[in-house]
Amino acid sequence: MSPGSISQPALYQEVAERLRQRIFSHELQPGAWIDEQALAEQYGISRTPLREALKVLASEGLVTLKPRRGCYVTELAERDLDDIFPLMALLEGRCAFEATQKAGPADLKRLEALHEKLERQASRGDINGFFEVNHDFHQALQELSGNRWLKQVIDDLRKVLKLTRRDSLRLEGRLKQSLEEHRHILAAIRERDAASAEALMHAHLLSGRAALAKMHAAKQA
Amino acid sequence: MSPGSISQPALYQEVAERLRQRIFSHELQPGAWIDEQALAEQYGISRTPLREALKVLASEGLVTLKPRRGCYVTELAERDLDDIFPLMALLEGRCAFEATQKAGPADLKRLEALHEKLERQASRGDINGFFEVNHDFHQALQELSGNRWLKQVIDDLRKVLKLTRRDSLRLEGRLKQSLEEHRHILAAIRERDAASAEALMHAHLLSGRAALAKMHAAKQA
DNA sequence: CTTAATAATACTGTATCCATAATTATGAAT
DNA sequence: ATTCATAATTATGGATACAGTATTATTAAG
Repeated sequence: MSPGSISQPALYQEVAERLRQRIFSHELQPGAWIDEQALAEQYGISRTPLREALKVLASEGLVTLKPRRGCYVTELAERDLDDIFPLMALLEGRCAFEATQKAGPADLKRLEALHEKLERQASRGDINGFFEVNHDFHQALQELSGNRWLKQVIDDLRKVLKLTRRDSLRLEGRLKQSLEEHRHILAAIRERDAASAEALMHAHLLSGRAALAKMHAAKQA
Repeated sequence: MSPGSISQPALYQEVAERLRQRIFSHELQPGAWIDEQALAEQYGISRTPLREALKVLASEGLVTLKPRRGCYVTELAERDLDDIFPLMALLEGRCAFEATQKAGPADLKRLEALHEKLERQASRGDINGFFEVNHDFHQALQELSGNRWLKQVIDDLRKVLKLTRRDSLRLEGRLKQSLEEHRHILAAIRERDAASAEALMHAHLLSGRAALAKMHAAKQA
């Protein structure tokens, strides 16, 4: 999975990362064709490392390789979201469970600090900031769970989810609601109630899916 | 576009599949160095598609790419197995739950048939046959679950598990025990008891881990 | 004016070649 | 004899070149 521990990353990895960012920022939109020559020229590299990077992104599910027809940014259907969110709910729920059991006093303090930050971003109405800190909080729980493979799987799925626009937080009241859910999750962890933490995290993810669905419905109308 | 003739898979995909088989069969052992030139020559191809195939295998976790130092078959530590099996237990448990709810009469019949086959392989003492049919049974449940992403994640993790030798079934009584567990799982599905199916499948996976650990302990001594 | 056939173009897939970094081998010095 | 330095070899990473196929454009026929 993560091969490069110390030595400098290979070029194809750097390219893969740059492409990921462009996909996440929707500069490269779902369904868009990826022009190998143009990108290689743009980056000042040859097609070889670029194509290797695309292979990596393909097995991450971010792009779709159609043999002899080129490479396209993956498009997620509503169906995919209906599959992925419950799966994430299951996995992140387990994370919360494990993390609650394994968190020491120092870990708890760190989580509290992260949540404080989240509160501040929310009161400031900084959507992007909130999104980032939210990510950090979930990441922290994954690390606390102590299961590297669990973390890996969640990270992979989260990358795929980033193919969709992340503006569900802009939905009226969603940010407030998300914050509230986080408060409860943290409270459960604080009280070492692993089962509750798991259930609350599970619900938190499904709640996120519901918000996204609501936006989608609104856009359709 | 004619529906019959699908575009032929690219060379790097074929190579990736051949390498997977060689890794799963342990012809390429964990920790072994992969000689690009030798393999390319052996397959009668250039290094380019071979290297692309290795990138794919690397993001599947089957090989580890050390920049400027080559490619090695991934070695799993006991720690990894301790991480992966509980995760698989969670995921396959969920699969069993969903599958139980969604299985129609025809699906049930198919599962029964698969289990029959499993019983036959067991009574015949055909370890490899048992292993294959066992795989088919789990695969059938994944498809019944109707969640493509859940199936995908399980498939990916199962590939990684295949890095370890699969001879835990050779452990005294393990085959019998595994068969017994399957009987109970199928019974729960037959009775549409999704919760039980989930719990039994969960236990089944952990039981598999225990058998592997027992073998490892025996080897150490 | 539409449609089919054919030619031109462009892009993907593969091979070959080159540069650079790493490993091994060789030799000298303590 | 052992160790360190340096040279030679080898393998990886990247660039370039080439072949084959899909797509588009063009032209001719109905």
